Amino acid sequence: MPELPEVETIVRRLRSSVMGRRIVAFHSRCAKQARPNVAAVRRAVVGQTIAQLGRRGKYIVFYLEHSGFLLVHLGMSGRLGVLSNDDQSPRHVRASWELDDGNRLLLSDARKFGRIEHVADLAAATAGLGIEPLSSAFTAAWLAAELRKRSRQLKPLLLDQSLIAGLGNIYVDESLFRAGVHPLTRCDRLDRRQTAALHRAIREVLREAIRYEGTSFDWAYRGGRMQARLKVYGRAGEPCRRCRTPIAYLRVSQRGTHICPRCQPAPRSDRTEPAEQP
DNA sequence: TGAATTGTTATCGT
DNA sequence: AACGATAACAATTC
Repeated sequence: MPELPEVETIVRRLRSSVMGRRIVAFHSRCAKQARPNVAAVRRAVVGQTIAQLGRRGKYIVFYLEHSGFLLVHLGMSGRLGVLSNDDQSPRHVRASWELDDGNRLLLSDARKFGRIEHVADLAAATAGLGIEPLSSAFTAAWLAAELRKRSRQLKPLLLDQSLIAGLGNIYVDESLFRAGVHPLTRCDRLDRRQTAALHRAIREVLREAIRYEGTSFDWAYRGGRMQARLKVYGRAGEPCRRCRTPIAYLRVSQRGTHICPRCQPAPRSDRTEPAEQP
């Protein structure tokens, strides 16, 4: 389940081996994963040089020298890596890019939730994505203003890619814990102190996760060391690292959610959830 | 066996 | 009408 820190790590690892390389061939046997379709992607990328590799939210962005951009979204099980000629091919390869140095870039993706898309206009294609949480535009004042505009529960709001791009289930839970805020809190009910704490927590958690090259949880993403530093995610029943209270597991908008019931007290019940009417 | 996972889309209610 | 909540869906592993 690659989120912003995992995608950033992949981009950094990949950069040196794909930048300046020309794409010699493109193959995909998974028609539904390529947009607008496999043939269009092949036409657009074959013969092109990769000028730069970047990230926007959870998207990996290939800056093609003469024909727009290739966006790769890893979904929840996608892995992108360069294979040397003599390496063994991973399982579930859905797409491959043959490079002019003889190496191959592979997308392996067991669950096929990943997407490959060629676009002419990067700004237009990513217009639906919200702010980059590590950019200087993401300030406590900005967050406070956005939280005031709405009334949703905090967790689904933070997962909404159209407000903040790149947060997923792991780092939302971690951010809320570090801010000491309950995921069911209505977003317009945070006071100034809590908003500042949340803003700070999001940036600190993402920065730390990038420093430790992301969270390796299962076969879907390997190589990270952040899992050892997580405070709540995946720690249901284990003692809180701050107060020893067992970490609780609940479900918030269909997502598994981890909290410390003591460090993240439940919001006052008035108007937090829709009142139960008989 | 079912729970878990992301993002998109549809639908319903307020 | 706009917003928010909810469910379904894609597919596979453990």
